[in-house]
Amino acid sequence: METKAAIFKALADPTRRQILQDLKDGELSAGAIVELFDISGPSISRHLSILKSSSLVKERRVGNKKMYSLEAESIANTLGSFLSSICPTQVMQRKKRKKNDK
Amino acid sequence: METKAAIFKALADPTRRQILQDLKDGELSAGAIVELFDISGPSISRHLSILKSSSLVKERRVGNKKMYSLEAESIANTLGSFLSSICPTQVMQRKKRKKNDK
DNA sequence: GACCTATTTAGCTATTTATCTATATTGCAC
DNA sequence: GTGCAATATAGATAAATAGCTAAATAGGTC
Repeated sequence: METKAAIFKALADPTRRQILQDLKDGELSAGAIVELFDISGPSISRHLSILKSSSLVKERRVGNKKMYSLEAESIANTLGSFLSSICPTQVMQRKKRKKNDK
Repeated sequence: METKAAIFKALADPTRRQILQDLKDGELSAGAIVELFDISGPSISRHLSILKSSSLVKERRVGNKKMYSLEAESIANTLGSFLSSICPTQVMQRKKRKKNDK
């Protein structure tokens, strides 16, 4: 699916939005995320796979586990550009900074 | 439904996102919007009612017609605050201005 | 009132979605 | 290899969704 469409569909589900919020301070394993919800493991796994395929999160393997973390730029770009296309005067995108800028 | 949830669900549909884009330069009648799509009038009417009930657009009657227009602040507030809660360093909200500021 | 236009509501159908349980896979430790 | 833990896949089901056509409503003109 086109990325923008996939992102908006992914964000339509409250569980998936909550997962993104839960990841905002750093990566979490799939199991740790499951514990934050009252939903079965397979269902969370499915949500994670949707978030991953819409490039809202990324995953890395650590031994037995899979760690999930935000793709913050992808979220910011999609929502930000949609937002500024509709209401250009109300939102401002911060300039990208070079690595060395503090 | 809670406003934030309603807004994200409303934005999940590509037709509804396109309607918002079509409204960005000013109000349009329901019929004018129908003509922009290859979708029946009743379906567009349903989309408009979803957009209205999630407070993404507002409507006013003008004689025979209903004119639809953006509620840009509502969009900006919801997407903007979600965005900055997840990736606070990447988006900046513009300060609200008083009426008289140019 | 009758008639016309614009829009919405009703009723239906096909598709998608979120959830579950049960099973399979992957990786580690032994 | 066996066994265990973590995660993913398969298959089923109930609910939600977007679309259609047909009928109803609201407003204007005559």
